[in-house]
Amino acid sequence: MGIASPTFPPQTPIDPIWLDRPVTAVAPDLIGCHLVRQWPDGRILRSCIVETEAYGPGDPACHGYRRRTARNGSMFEGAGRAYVYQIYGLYHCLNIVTGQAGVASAVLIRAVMLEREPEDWPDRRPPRKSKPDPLHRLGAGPGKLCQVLAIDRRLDGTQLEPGQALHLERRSPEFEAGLGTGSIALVQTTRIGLSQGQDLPWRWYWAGAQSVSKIDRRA
DNA sequence: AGTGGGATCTGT
DNA sequence: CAGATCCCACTA
Repeated sequence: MGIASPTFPPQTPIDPIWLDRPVTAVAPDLIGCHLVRQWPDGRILRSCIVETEAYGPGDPACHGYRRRTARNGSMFEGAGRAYVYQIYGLYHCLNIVTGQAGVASAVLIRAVMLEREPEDWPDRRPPRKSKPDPLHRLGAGPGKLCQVLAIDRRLDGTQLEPGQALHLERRSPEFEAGLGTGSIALVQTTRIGLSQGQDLPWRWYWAGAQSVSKIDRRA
């Protein structure tokens, strides 16, 4: 299969029970799963998750570390929702809420590989950018993937189920097989861009995937 | 009521 | 490495 044009056959939808586990277990398990964006007119765009970070209890970098607030509310709503927040005034970040209601824990989606370019992407491309990204870089970064998938705070709190704007699908059998044989490997390392909790090794990515947000200098 | 910093990204 | 750009959580 050509890396530049992988196919994305639909897979089994993920239900909330599967996400109701420790966030550090869910985060690596989400690598290889599909993030599915669906619009009101029925258009669907699949992507493959290639990089995640876990944020959870006892973690000073977690937005819910201190208390529930207006911004982080959906982090406390329990497994199976989206938590979307705005950052640096310009960008948005998408999280998959895990665990029980009342406890703040979520997986930040840091990078995805898109099945194709969205139809309206050429019109929505950031003006500041001179050279357009190739397909495999369009979802390479938490802010970038929200931009290309048109994800903003209006999707905060979305229930992740088929028919909604966002939902998840399980790994393909091919991906699972690749993990089994070792032809696909996950790397675990420390998280990016933090001022607290830098030492927790709660970032995972698909080794060698072209869409990871940054080349890892430690690994 | 005011303000500082943030789970980012880009071109220099 | 600075700049874009805005909301919110915290302080007073």
